[in-house]
Amino acid sequence: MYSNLLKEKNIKITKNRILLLETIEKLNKVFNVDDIYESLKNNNHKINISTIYRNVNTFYENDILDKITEVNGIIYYQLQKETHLHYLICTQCNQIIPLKECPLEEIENNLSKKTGYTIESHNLEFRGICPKCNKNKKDI
Amino acid sequence: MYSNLLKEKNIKITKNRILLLETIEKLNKVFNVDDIYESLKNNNHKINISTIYRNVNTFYENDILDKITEVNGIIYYQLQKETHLHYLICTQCNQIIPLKECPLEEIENNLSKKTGYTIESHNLEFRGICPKCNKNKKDI
DNA sequence: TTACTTGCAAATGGTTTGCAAAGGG
DNA sequence: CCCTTTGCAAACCATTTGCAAGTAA
Repeated sequence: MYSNLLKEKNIKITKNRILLLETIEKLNKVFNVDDIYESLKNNNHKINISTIYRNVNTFYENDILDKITEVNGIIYYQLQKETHLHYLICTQCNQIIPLKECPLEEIENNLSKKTGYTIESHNLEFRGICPKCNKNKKDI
Repeated sequence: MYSNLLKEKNIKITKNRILLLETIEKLNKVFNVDDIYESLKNNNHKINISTIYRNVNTFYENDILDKITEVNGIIYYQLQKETHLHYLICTQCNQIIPLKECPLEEIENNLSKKTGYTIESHNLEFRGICPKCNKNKKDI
């Protein structure tokens, strides 16, 4: 029940917000605003795209979503999980798949000491060509 | 002499391109198109901003520049160096400082085996608040 | 000469915003 | 009821593009 989550965060409960969170859950992947928009359209729901933008921002500001990366001017998000993840991004089709490993905590601590930064987050992305795109390339 | 570099890469040598590369060298940091534009303006040079965009792309496509990251819809570049770098980005002022450590080659190899991806690059960013912005925050 | 580059102005496209109407508590 | 959210249309802004004139080789 997402209404509990919203109440917890002091965000007013609306049909749109519930529907948006359910859609994001169903997507079950790193997504952008257009992914939500298309998914809603396919299920015969109409939410204005600016409403989606506003709420994705609200969710982000309230730690419900993580901002994963920007690729070609498009911002990608994911439902915030307890598990800390990194990503592998195909430079051909922009498929984004999450990884498990994170050997960076120690490096992060040292970095904070050396630079005086308060480290808030880190972002590790690998870019390459996925097996499918590799195959397509050879076919050309 | 940047004309040699351009010749090497089969890019036509123009005054603008030389000037752009010199400006980038003088900047000596991770930069965006506007950084170049402002630096030129301060030195009483006029190059149209679309020319800068076009040439930054040309340099990028010819491995003269690396694309470092996108922050708030703005693309950041750096002169391609032999040394592989990662970055620390202030979430308040967007200052970007390069790091030295890269413990990721081994992880990258394993990843390639597991996923079938041809890994082309990786990108490790730490985000946090720099000492200066930390101070400003307290002053408010 | 001949193709590539440049400046200018307009278009593009993801994202944001102002405003009036609708909805939540 | 008051304040927030929503839909709509327009604005925003970094970046791209079409075109005519200029320039490198």
